[in-house]
Amino acid sequence: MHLSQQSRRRTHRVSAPRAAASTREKLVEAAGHVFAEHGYHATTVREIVKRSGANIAAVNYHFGDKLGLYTEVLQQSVRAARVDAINSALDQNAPPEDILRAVIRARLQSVTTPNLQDWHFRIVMHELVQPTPALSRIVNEVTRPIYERLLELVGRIIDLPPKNEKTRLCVNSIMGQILVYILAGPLLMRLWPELEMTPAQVDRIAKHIGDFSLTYLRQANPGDRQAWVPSKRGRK
Amino acid sequence: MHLSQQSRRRTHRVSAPRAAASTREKLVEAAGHVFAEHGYHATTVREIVKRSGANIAAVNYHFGDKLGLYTEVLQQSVRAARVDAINSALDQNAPPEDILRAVIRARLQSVTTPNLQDWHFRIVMHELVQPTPALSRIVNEVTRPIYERLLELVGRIIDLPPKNEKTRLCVNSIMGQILVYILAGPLLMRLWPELEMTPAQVDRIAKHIGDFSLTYLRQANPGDRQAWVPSKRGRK
DNA sequence: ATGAGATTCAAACGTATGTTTCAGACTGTC
DNA sequence: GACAGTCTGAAACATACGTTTGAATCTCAT
Repeated sequence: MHLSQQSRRRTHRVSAPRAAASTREKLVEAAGHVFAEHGYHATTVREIVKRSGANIAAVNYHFGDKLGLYTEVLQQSVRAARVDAINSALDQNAPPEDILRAVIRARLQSVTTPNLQDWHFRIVMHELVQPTPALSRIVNEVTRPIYERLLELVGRIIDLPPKNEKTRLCVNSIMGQILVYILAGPLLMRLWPELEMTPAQVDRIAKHIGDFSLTYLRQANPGDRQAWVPSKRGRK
Repeated sequence: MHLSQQSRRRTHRVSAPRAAASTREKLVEAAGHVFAEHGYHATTVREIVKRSGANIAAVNYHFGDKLGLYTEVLQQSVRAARVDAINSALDQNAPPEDILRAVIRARLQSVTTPNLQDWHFRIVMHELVQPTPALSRIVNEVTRPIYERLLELVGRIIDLPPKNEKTRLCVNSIMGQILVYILAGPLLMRLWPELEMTPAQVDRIAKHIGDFSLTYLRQANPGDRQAWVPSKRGRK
């Protein structure tokens, strides 16, 4: 019973990697959307298979059970997440401030690409609210590196060590400004109905967050200039 | 069937407001915790009644159905939320900047009172991720007023109309910085394990968010000082 | 004390869900 | 063309869930 299931799954996991748009892939694709929309518990495998056009038994055949499919979605999710875009932004050789702006934009843009993989974040959202054993490990592997690179980047701007409390608070402030558009999306849409996340609008938001944050970061650099209260004071 | 249920519910809703720790109250109390932990869908009424020590039929008797109980929890939740603290902060007669700092602190402090009603926010979190028809209305009633007062407050600081896009972006930036500690709590704790939300730490965070935000807001006032674009052009 | 309504209780009901079964279709190999 | 292995299909299964039922118990004014 369990053994046959296991053997089945393992056998089929390895095989059939060549078929175009195989049932397995269609399942993961459909499951991603459904899980992102309803979360793990509220999602039914019947809705997934209906959306993917597969048979009800396909889930258990290919992934063992519902949790197996969810785990697979999660892995592909973090693997295909916008991490590459963010990392490439972090990798580019440019002034720290420009890198920060690029990271902000890359992260924000991930909200407005519903065709690609916007549901990755919604899944992570669900996990934030109600952690599942499967994810904690994976998220840590993908989120922490970015977070620590951000610490270092911001630390370079304000001339403080990455693990300094002030550095962390600044990174949190930046992350918060971005995450509010991702996490609190449903809320924001009610508070600000006119807001439409068009690419142009996203760019404006990204620019605002950059301005908002860099204004503080620049004057927070203790070694650069001592201006604090006299924000009016023109340098140049 | 449905009618008897309705009449039952209505009858009992009005009565029995005096008994000490009535079944009804115990149900709401227990349901609050369970809903906060697992969300609406993943919560079973059997777990609620088990926790409250009531019978399985008590939920349907007192609240009609599971959604009725959830709605009741939600109403009590928003009613007892920190709205009063935030509103009193908004009401006080003080310079706009001081009011803003007080609002930030009040909102943040609501995270660190786990003994009181910490599960209110967790329920709202679940609703953010997966909106339920019952809540949208209630949240709108309690969140929108605060949001619009914030718009006006920030608008006064930067000397712009409340509904101006820039004003809204600034309010979003401030909200985001606060919400990240509430919404992304589980995530933050992994990224920054040393962080402990003691009252003193919360005060420091609130001060940081205030500094971070006001630094931008002050120089963003178009009528006050004109430094805006030049920050990019000729620094250093 | 009594009776009517309010409340609780154990048990059961109907349904939706995750899962399994097994027959059959497909695919590549000898 | 027959065969083994891989995959799909419709149906059924077992269970957990929200809900309902009807009798038992409690409350309290008369």
